[in-house]
Amino acid sequence: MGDVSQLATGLRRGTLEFCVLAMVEFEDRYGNEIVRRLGEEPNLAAGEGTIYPLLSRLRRSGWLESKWVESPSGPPRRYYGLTMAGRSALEHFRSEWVSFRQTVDRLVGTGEAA
Amino acid sequence: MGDVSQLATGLRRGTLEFCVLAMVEFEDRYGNEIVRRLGEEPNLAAGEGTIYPLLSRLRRSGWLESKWVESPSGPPRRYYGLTMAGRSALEHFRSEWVSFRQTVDRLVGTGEAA
DNA sequence: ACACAGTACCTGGCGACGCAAGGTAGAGCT
DNA sequence: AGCTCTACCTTGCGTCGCCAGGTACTGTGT
Repeated sequence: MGDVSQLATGLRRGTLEFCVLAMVEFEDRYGNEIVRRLGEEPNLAAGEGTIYPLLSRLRRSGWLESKWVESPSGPPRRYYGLTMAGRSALEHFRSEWVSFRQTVDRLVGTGEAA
Repeated sequence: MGDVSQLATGLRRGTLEFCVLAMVEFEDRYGNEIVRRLGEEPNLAAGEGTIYPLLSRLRRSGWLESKWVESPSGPPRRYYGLTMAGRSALEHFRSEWVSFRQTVDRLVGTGEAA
Protein backbone atom coordinates (compact mmCIF):
# COMPACT_ATOMS: atom_id res chain seq x y z
CA MET A 1 0.00 0.00 0.00
CA GLY A 2 2.90 2.30 0.66
CA ASP A 3 3.57 2.31 -3.05
CA VAL A 4 3.84 5.77 -4.53
CA SER A 5 2.02 4.88 -7.75
CA GLN A 6 -0.96 3.86 -5.65
CA LEU A 7 -1.27 7.38 -4.31
CA ALA A 8 -3.19 8.79 -7.24
CA THR A 9 -5.38 5.70 -7.30
CA GLY A 10 -6.60 6.36 -3.82
CA LEU A 11 -7.23 9.99 -4.55
CA ARG A 12 -9.33 9.16 -7.58
CA ARG A 13 -11.71 7.19 -5.41
CA GLY A 14 -14.94 9.01 -4.95
CA THR A 15 -13.91 11.82 -7.24
CA LEU A 16 -13.58 10.12 -10.59
CA GLU A 17 -17.28 9.45 -10.97
CA PHE A 18 -18.11 13.12 -10.54
CA CYS A 19 -15.43 14.15 -12.99
CA VAL A 20 -17.16 11.87 -15.46
CA LEU A 21 -20.52 13.43 -14.64
CA ALA A 22 -19.01 16.86 -15.23
CA MET A 23 -17.61 15.75 -18.57
CA VAL A 24 -21.05 14.96 -19.93
CA GLU A 25 -22.82 17.89 -18.33
CA PHE A 26 -23.02 20.04 -21.45
CA GLU A 27 -22.34 17.56 -24.19
CA ASP A 28 -23.06 13.87 -24.65
CA ARG A 29 -19.96 11.72 -24.87
CA TYR A 30 -19.23 8.04 -25.39
CA GLY A 31 -17.10 5.68 -23.35
CA ASN A 32 -13.96 5.54 -25.39
CA GLU A 33 -13.96 9.30 -25.75
CA ILE A 34 -14.17 9.70 -21.99
CA VAL A 35 -11.31 7.28 -21.50
CA ARG A 36 -9.16 9.24 -23.94
CA ARG A 37 -9.98 12.62 -22.46
CA LEU A 38 -9.33 11.45 -18.92
CA GLY A 39 -6.07 9.98 -20.12
CA GLU A 40 -4.89 13.49 -20.85
CA GLU A 41 -5.45 14.51 -17.25
CA PRO A 42 -2.32 13.49 -15.37
CA ASN A 43 -4.15 12.87 -12.11
CA LEU A 44 -7.23 11.18 -13.43
CA ALA A 45 -5.92 8.78 -16.07
CA ALA A 46 -8.02 5.63 -15.87
CA GLY A 47 -8.25 2.66 -18.20
CA GLU A 48 -11.26 1.06 -19.84
CA GLY A 49 -11.51 -1.43 -17.01
CA THR A 50 -12.24 1.45 -14.68
CA ILE A 51 -14.44 3.64 -16.84
CA TYR A 52 -16.85 1.15 -18.39
CA PRO A 53 -17.93 -0.36 -15.08
CA LEU A 54 -18.15 3.16 -13.69
CA LEU A 55 -20.45 4.25 -16.51
CA SER A 56 -22.62 1.20 -15.93
CA ARG A 57 -22.88 2.01 -12.25
CA LEU A 58 -23.83 5.62 -12.95
CA ARG A 59 -26.45 4.44 -15.41
CA ARG A 60 -27.92 2.00 -12.91
CA SER A 61 -27.89 4.75 -10.29
CA GLY A 62 -30.00 6.86 -12.59
CA TRP A 63 -27.43 9.62 -12.89
CA LEU A 64 -26.59 8.94 -16.51
CA GLU A 65 -28.72 7.94 -19.45
CA SER A 66 -27.41 6.54 -22.70
CA LYS A 67 -28.39 6.12 -26.30
CA TRP A 68 -26.73 4.17 -29.11
CA VAL A 69 -25.51 6.23 -32.02
CA GLU A 70 -23.96 4.88 -35.21
CA SER A 71 -20.41 5.99 -35.79
CA PRO A 72 -19.32 7.61 -39.08
CA SER A 73 -16.62 4.97 -39.18
CA GLY A 74 -16.53 2.03 -36.83
CA PRO A 75 -18.85 0.22 -34.48
CA PRO A 76 -21.77 2.07 -32.85
CA ARG A 77 -21.12 4.17 -29.77
CA ARG A 78 -23.08 4.47 -26.60
CA TYR A 79 -23.44 8.16 -25.79
CA TYR A 80 -23.99 9.23 -22.21
CA GLY A 81 -25.78 12.29 -20.90
CA LEU A 82 -26.77 13.64 -17.50
CA THR A 83 -30.20 12.95 -16.04
CA MET A 84 -31.95 15.32 -13.68
CA ALA A 85 -30.78 13.20 -10.76
CA GLY A 86 -27.25 13.24 -12.15
CA ARG A 87 -27.32 16.99 -12.41
CA SER A 88 -28.37 17.45 -8.80
CA ALA A 89 -25.85 14.83 -7.67
CA LEU A 90 -23.15 16.82 -9.42
CA GLU A 91 -24.31 20.00 -7.77
CA HIS A 92 -24.28 18.31 -4.42
CA PHE A 93 -20.76 17.06 -5.02
CA ARG A 94 -19.57 20.54 -5.92
CA SER A 95 -20.48 21.94 -2.53
CA GLU A 96 -19.26 18.82 -0.74
CA TRP A 97 -15.97 19.02 -2.59
CA VAL A 98 -15.33 22.63 -1.56
CA SER A 99 -15.84 21.71 2.06
CA PHE A 100 -13.71 18.60 1.82
CA ARG A 101 -10.90 20.40 0.01
CA GLN A 102 -10.75 23.05 2.70
CA THR A 103 -10.58 20.48 5.46
CA VAL A 104 -7.72 18.61 3.84
CA ASP A 105 -5.90 21.84 3.09
CA ARG A 106 -6.18 22.85 6.70
CA LEU A 107 -5.09 19.52 8.17
CA VAL A 108 -2.44 18.49 5.72
CA GLY A 109 -1.62 21.63 3.81
CA THR A 110 0.69 23.54 6.07
CA GLY A 111 1.23 20.95 8.74
CA GLU A 112 -0.65 23.00 11.30
CA ALA A 113 -2.61 20.10 12.73
CA ALA A 114 -5.93 21.15 14.24
CA MET B 1 -23.79 3.56 -4.45
CA GLY B 2 -25.80 6.59 -5.34
CA ASP B 3 -26.32 7.16 -1.66
CA VAL B 4 -25.44 10.63 -0.50
CA SER B 5 -23.92 9.49 2.78
CA GLN B 6 -21.46 7.42 0.78
CA LEU B 7 -20.11 10.53 -0.86
CA ALA B 8 -17.81 11.54 1.95
CA THR B 9 -16.69 7.95 2.37
CA GLY B 10 -15.37 7.85 -1.16
CA LEU B 11 -13.62 11.16 -0.76
CA ARG B 12 -11.88 9.99 2.38
CA ARG B 13 -10.24 7.19 0.45
CA GLY B 14 -6.61 7.89 -0.16
CA THR B 15 -6.70 11.09 1.83
CA LEU B 16 -7.48 9.92 5.32
CA GLU B 17 -4.17 8.17 5.80
CA PHE B 18 -2.24 11.35 5.02
CA CYS B 19 -4.42 13.39 7.32
CA VAL B 20 -3.43 10.94 10.02
CA LEU B 21 0.23 11.29 9.10
CA ALA B 22 -0.13 15.07 9.31
CA MET B 23 -1.74 14.78 12.74
CA VAL B 24 1.31 13.09 14.21
CA GLU B 25 3.86 15.16 12.34
CA PHE B 26 4.80 17.44 15.23
CA GLU B 27 3.41 15.57 18.21
CA ASP B 28 2.97 11.92 19.03
CA ARG B 29 -0.65 10.87 19.41
CA TYR B 30 -2.49 7.68 20.30
CA GLY B 31 -5.26 5.90 18.49
CA ASN B 32 -8.25 6.94 20.48
CA GLU B 33 -7.08 10.54 20.47
CA ILE B 34 -6.83 10.46 16.68
CA VAL B 35 -10.32 9.01 16.41
CA ARG B 36 -11.70 11.77 18.62
CA ARG B 37 -9.90 14.58 16.80
CA LEU B 38 -10.94 13.31 13.40
CA GLY B 39 -14.49 13.03 14.70
CA GLU B 40 -14.51 16.80 15.08
CA GLU B 41 -13.74 17.23 11.39
CA PRO B 42 -17.06 17.05 9.58
CA ASN B 43 -15.57 15.58 6.41
CA LEU B 44 -13.15 13.14 7.94
CA ALA B 45 -15.05 11.56 10.80
CA ALA B 46 -14.05 7.92 10.96
CA GLY B 47 -14.69 5.28 13.58
CA GLU B 48 -12.31 2.98 15.39
CA GLY B 49 -12.89 0.25 12.83
CA THR B 50 -11.35 2.53 10.24
CA ILE B 51 -8.54 4.14 12.20
CA TYR B 52 -7.00 1.19 14.01
CA PRO B 53 -6.51 -0.89 10.87
CA LEU B 54 -5.24 2.24 9.15
CA LEU B 55 -2.66 2.83 11.86
CA SER B 56 -1.55 -0.79 11.63
CA ARG B 57 -1.10 -0.47 7.88
CA LEU B 58 0.91 2.71 8.23
CA ARG B 59 3.06 1.02 10.83
CA ARG B 60 3.66 -1.99 8.59
CA SER B 61 4.43 0.36 5.70
CA GLY B 62 7.14 1.92 7.81
CA TRP B 63 5.57 5.36 7.81
CA LEU B 64 4.63 5.34 11.47
CA GLU B 65 6.39 4.02 14.52
CA SER B 66 4.78 3.43 17.88
CA LYS B 67 5.63 3.08 21.52
CA TRP B 68 3.53 2.05 24.48
CA VAL B 69 3.08 4.67 27.16
CA GLU B 70 1.24 4.20 30.43
CA SER B 71 -1.77 6.42 30.86
CA PRO B 72 -2.20 8.62 33.94
CA SER B 73 -5.64 7.03 34.25
CA GLY B 74 -6.69 4.05 32.21
CA PRO B 75 -5.10 1.34 30.11
CA PRO B 76 -1.78 1.97 28.35
CA ARG B 77 -1.79 3.86 25.07
CA ARG B 78 0.10 3.20 21.90
CA TYR B 79 1.57 6.50 20.75
CA TYR B 80 2.36 6.99 17.08
CA GLY B 81 4.99 9.20 15.49
CA LEU B 82 6.29 9.82 11.99
CA THR B 83 9.29 7.95 10.65
CA MET B 84 11.68 9.41 8.09
CA ALA B 85 9.82 7.50 5.37
CA GLY B 86 6.52 8.76 6.69
CA ARG B 87 7.76 12.31 6.60
CA SER B 88 8.82 12.08 2.98
CA ALA B 89 5.60 10.28 2.08
CA LEU B 90 3.68 13.16 3.60
CA GLU B 91 5.75 15.67 1.67
CA HIS B 92 5.12 13.74 -1.50
CA PHE B 93 1.42 13.72 -0.84
CA ARG B 94 1.37 17.47 -0.28
CA SER B 95 2.61 18.19 -3.78
CA GLU B 96 0.45 15.47 -5.27
CA TRP B 97 -2.57 16.85 -3.49
CA VAL B 98 -2.08 20.36 -4.85
CA SER B 99 -1.94 19.01 -8.38
CA PHE B 100 -4.92 16.75 -7.87
CA ARG B 101 -6.99 19.47 -6.28
CA GLN B 102 -6.38 21.79 -9.21
CA THR B 103 -7.36 19.14 -11.73
CA VAL B 104 -10.64 18.41 -9.98
CA ASP B 105 -11.37 22.11 -9.57
CA ARG B 106 -10.85 22.62 -13.25
CA LEU B 107 -12.91 19.68 -14.43
CA VAL B 108 -15.73 19.76 -11.94
CA GLY B 109 -15.53 23.20 -10.44
CA THR B 110 -17.14 25.40 -13.01
CA GLY B 111 -18.41 22.79 -15.39
CA GLU B 112 -16.04 23.93 -18.12
CA ALA B 113 -14.96 20.44 -19.17
CA ALA B 114 -11.48 20.34 -20.63
C1' DA C 1 -14.11 -7.92 47.35
C1' DC C 2 -17.20 -7.33 43.59
C1' DA C 3 -19.75 -5.31 39.94
C1' DC C 4 -19.85 -1.67 36.63
C1' DA C 5 -18.59 1.97 33.73
C1' DG C 6 -14.95 4.24 31.09
C1' DT C 7 -10.93 4.03 28.27
C1' DA C 8 -8.11 1.90 24.86
C1' DC C 9 -6.82 -1.49 21.69
C1' DC C 10 -7.75 -4.86 17.90
C1' DT C 11 -10.17 -8.19 14.48
C1' DG C 12 -13.61 -10.70 11.08
C1' DG C 13 -16.58 -10.29 7.52
C1' DC C 14 -18.83 -7.46 4.15
C1' DG C 15 -19.33 -4.24 0.38
C1' DA C 16 -17.56 -0.92 -2.87
C1' DC C 17 -14.39 0.24 -6.32
C1' DG C 18 -10.08 0.78 -9.25
C1' DC C 19 -7.66 -2.00 -12.34
C1' DA C 20 -5.18 -5.41 -15.37
C1' DA C 21 -6.30 -8.86 -18.49
C1' DG C 22 -9.14 -11.01 -21.48
C1' DG C 23 -13.23 -11.30 -24.58
C1' DT C 24 -16.75 -9.95 -28.37
C1' DA C 25 -18.02 -7.55 -32.39
C1' DG C 26 -18.75 -4.07 -36.12
C1' DA C 27 -16.30 -1.26 -39.94
C1' DG C 28 -12.91 -0.61 -43.34
C1' DC C 29 -8.90 -2.03 -46.08
C1' DT C 30 -6.11 -5.16 -48.96
C1' DA D 1 -10.61 -14.17 -46.06
C1' DG D 2 -7.48 -11.99 -43.06
C1' DC D 3 -5.92 -7.93 -40.55
C1' DT D 4 -6.41 -3.69 -37.97
C1' DC D 5 -8.86 -0.21 -35.61
C1' DT D 6 -12.47 1.16 -32.80
C1' DA D 7 -15.74 0.37 -29.20
C1' DC D 8 -17.97 -2.04 -25.64
C1' DC D 9 -18.07 -5.16 -21.69
C1' DT D 10 -16.79 -8.84 -17.99
C1' DT D 11 -13.93 -11.64 -14.62
C1' DG D 12 -11.01 -11.92 -10.82
C1' DC D 13 -8.09 -9.67 -7.61
C1' DG D 14 -6.51 -6.45 -4.13
C1' DT D 15 -7.38 -2.56 -1.18
C1' DC D 16 -9.81 -0.13 2.06
C1' DG D 17 -13.72 1.95 4.88
C1' DC D 18 -16.85 0.37 8.16
C1' DC D 19 -20.09 -2.20 11.28
C1' DA D 20 -20.20 -5.29 14.85
C1' DG D 21 -18.04 -7.77 18.15
C1' DG D 22 -14.26 -8.87 21.37
C1' DT D 23 -10.38 -8.26 24.99
C1' DA D 24 -8.22 -5.95 28.75
C1' DC D 25 -6.76 -2.48 32.12
C1' DT D 26 -8.28 1.36 35.44
C1' DG D 27 -11.03 3.73 38.58
C1' DT D 28 -15.48 4.14 41.33
C1' DG D 29 -19.33 2.94 44.02
C1' DT D 30 -21.36 -0.41 47.14
